[in-house]
Amino acid sequence: MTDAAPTARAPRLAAELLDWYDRHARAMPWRTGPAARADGVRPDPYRVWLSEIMLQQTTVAAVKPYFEAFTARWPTVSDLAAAADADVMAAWAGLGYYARARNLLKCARAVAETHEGIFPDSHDALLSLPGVGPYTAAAVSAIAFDRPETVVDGNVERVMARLHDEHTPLPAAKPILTEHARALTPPERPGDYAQAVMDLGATICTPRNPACGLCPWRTDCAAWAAGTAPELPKKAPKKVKPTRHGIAYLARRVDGAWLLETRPETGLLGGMLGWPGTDWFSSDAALPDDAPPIRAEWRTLSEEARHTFTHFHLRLTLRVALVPMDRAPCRGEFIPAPEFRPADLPTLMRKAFDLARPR
DNA sequence: AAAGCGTGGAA
DNA sequence: TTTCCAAGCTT
Repeated sequence: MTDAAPTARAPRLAAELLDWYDRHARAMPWRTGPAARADGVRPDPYRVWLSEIMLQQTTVAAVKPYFEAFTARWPTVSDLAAAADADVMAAWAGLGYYARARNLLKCARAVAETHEGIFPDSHDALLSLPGVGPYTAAAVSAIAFDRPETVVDGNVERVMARLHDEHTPLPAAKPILTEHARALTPPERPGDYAQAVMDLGATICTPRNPACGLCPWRTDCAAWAAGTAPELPKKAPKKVKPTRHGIAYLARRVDGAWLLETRPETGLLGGMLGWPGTDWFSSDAALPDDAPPIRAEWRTLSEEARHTFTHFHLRLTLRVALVPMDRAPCRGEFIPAPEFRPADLPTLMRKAFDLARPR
């Protein structure tokens, strides 16, 4: 009977969590309300997919305004597929992980062209789309189509590690935690269940100071019994971030136009607008050679732009110049003042602009 | 398979 | 100020 007991409790745990979810589900722009759900109304797969892409490694609070803006401007996947690349990248500016925006467009165009604008409902078909990995494929299949797929995001990893008091550090523990999650996924209301586990992790079973007293799974939780919940999941130690240095050139033409360039498709801030500049080098090296994009009288600002990326800190020296009308740049192109919106820039480049703009 | 890839809020 | 972290995917 060593196997029967833990297996038999799965339906009860799922039912208890769904009951909790029915009472505590948070309203979100991409969710269908309880009343509509009771009538069998499924959420729009396009909105589910869009929200899931935006939510990758990104907080709900950060996503909300972007989700509203995207769905207002591009109400269907076919609308998005027809959008200009630069418009989508500009609309994504500030949200981060810009490969998501590039893949978002690729995916929208794939759905529009090869699926006639209809999102596939199977995990495997979804998985083949650009920017859709195991988590997102399961999430869209479960939430939009109510298929019994198991979602495993950071929340679920944490909840499962605690429920089973699993001390193996991530990412090695991932297969174990995935299997635990799969064993709990119910055949009924899998879409609600998927969102319920993630909501539990986001609001009760939080990384720090978990609210175990409010948890519907408390009496079944091995980490609660052992007192180890706050220290789980274990994670591999992080590496220290090095600091890099570089130079950015902010040229303003006398008519107010700014000299910008679109960065290469791949790599950091790929496909985004940015100020021309040098590569960024590790701090022990001297500042790179001066390489201005246009002949002008360049002045170095006293303040650097500081920014931290996922794996390094950056200190960017800013050089500014006011250039006459009849002079051609060797890099980038001038964007007329009426067309230039600082909000279209990724955050690093916007920080640089805020320091360099005339005041 | 390990590393690359953003950002802002919380502690 | 620094660290940690949030509904991961790609190469």
